[in-house]
Amino acid sequence: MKKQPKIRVPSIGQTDDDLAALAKALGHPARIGIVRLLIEKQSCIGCDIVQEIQLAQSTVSEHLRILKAAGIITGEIERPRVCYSLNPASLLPLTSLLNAVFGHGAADAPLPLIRGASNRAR
Amino acid sequence: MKKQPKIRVPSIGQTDDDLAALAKALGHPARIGIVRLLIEKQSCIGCDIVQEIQLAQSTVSEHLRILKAAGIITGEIERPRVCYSLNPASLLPLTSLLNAVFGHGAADAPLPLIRGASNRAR
DNA sequence: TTTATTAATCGTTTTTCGACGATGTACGAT
DNA sequence: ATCGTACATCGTCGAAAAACGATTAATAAA
Repeated sequence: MKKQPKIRVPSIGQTDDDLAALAKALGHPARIGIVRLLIEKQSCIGCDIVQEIQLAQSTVSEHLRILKAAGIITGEIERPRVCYSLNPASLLPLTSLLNAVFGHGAADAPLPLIRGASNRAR
Repeated sequence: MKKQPKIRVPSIGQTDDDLAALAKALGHPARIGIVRLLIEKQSCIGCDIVQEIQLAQSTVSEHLRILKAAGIITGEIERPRVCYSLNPASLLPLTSLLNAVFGHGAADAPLPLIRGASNRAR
């Protein structure tokens, strides 16, 4: 009834929907916990996640699914189990937005300037 | 029934709950849109937000409330209307997490290293 | 004082989430 | 072939989120 095409879409990717989806995927303590876990144990992790996050296996599986769907993590199958790892690149859009908030770069520049990474050479 | 105190709380602030709450507040297209709007029009904005975001006034008001509750924006009353602005500091925890994902700093260091801001002096 | 403007709040309805147990699947081991 | 392990998927249920219209509050302007 009130659905417009997508107003305010920035230069490259990063629609509001994209950004929101990304943030939403991080919008749960359990999922933040999983991300933290994957930061610590650099390498991937299997079912230990279920151990760490105090929730039922099916619930954790669901959270992993959500993170995977958002592209934040990847799951490599190593049969009987699955090895999860972070996919940092997926979070660049969010980083962009935050940079913009802090006054650096533009609100829609997909710049990877996290630190000492001068995009746009020179 | 399955409620532990808060496992995995990092050094300073930033519990998983805190981070999640922050991300959650950003987890909606309309709210991302509002943040973008506030980035562009540096200065604060009044009811124009309702104009930009194509949603009912009451709905937008609710989104503003959520962002305010998360500390992401502030609303200064300028009677008949209200002037909203971003509160960048509130997003530092998220920035921290992202930095950690990208391999910089620790997962729990509330460091403001967005760019050329060497925390921990060289 | 009346009217217009701008927001917040309330009540309702619909949709989406989160969590769980149970069940299913796909191996590797025995 | 049977069993055990590691996950994914399904169905359910209660809780929370999203969206609206209507109402109310608080002024500024007329």
